[in-house]
Amino acid sequence: MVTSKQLQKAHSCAAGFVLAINDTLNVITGKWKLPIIGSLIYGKKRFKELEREIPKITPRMLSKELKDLEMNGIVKRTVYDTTPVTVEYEVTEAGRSLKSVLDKMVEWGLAHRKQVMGKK
Amino acid sequence: MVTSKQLQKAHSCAAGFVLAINDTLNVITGKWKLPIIGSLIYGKKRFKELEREIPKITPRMLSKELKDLEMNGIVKRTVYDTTPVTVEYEVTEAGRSLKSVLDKMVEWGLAHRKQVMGKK
DNA sequence: GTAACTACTATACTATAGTATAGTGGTATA
DNA sequence: TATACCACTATACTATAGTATAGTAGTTAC
Repeated sequence: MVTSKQLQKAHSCAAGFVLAINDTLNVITGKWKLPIIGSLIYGKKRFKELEREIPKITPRMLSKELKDLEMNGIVKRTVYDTTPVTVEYEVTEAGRSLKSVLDKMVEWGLAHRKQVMGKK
Repeated sequence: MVTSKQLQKAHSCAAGFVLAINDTLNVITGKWKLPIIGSLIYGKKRFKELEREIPKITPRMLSKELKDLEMNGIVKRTVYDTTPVTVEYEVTEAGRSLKSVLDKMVEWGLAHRKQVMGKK
């Protein structure tokens, strides 16, 4: 038998899970987050290199998404005092730790793609 | 040394990963998807029960998100030929298989919440 | 007959996400 | 001096996601 206290506990627990999941989702949702992470996984890159490597991205979106990723500790931005300035982006340890999450998502996505109807 | 062929392979591979990850993301993104799944995990529910259980959701959004989830094979809708009709929603096996993905996301979210700045 | 319940749908709106296009300030090269 | 590269920013727009509010068709209870 399920008591109302148990249900309450289950619900507040589920709510906490939802918060934690949303923290994770906020980090990787955004049309260009995964392509950027994917591109930086192979090594440090400069702004223009990313712009050239990621087809169709605009500098505005690249800048915005990099800022989000930096704010969330996924990417580190380093400015070198050269002339002209060089700016390099690289994934952090926290960024690399996303791999286990992404791996699970790849796994599930591949296994269930047939059933999944993309939002056309 | 990294050849251009290897890079090409790595890139097309990464692109495939991005597609698979997006398939997974499409299933769980949407403001009310997780609360709905979370609510149904504890057992079948009727439309009105979900509406009462999920604070602030409107029938329009509940209906839309349930349709998305049904389309993606996460939730099953059953109509019982009673008078008046009874409609029940439940998570499918595919829905339950999301658990391993969600668990990883909870884990990462909890571990990195400090660094993550919610989009205020 | 009227009030209330179920399972929604319709219409109109606001807010957020993403795009298109142009421009800035500094530097280097021809 | 004129052109081009780097690392962006500004402005204005479109598209998608989500909200607010009301209403529908069928049924049951008073």
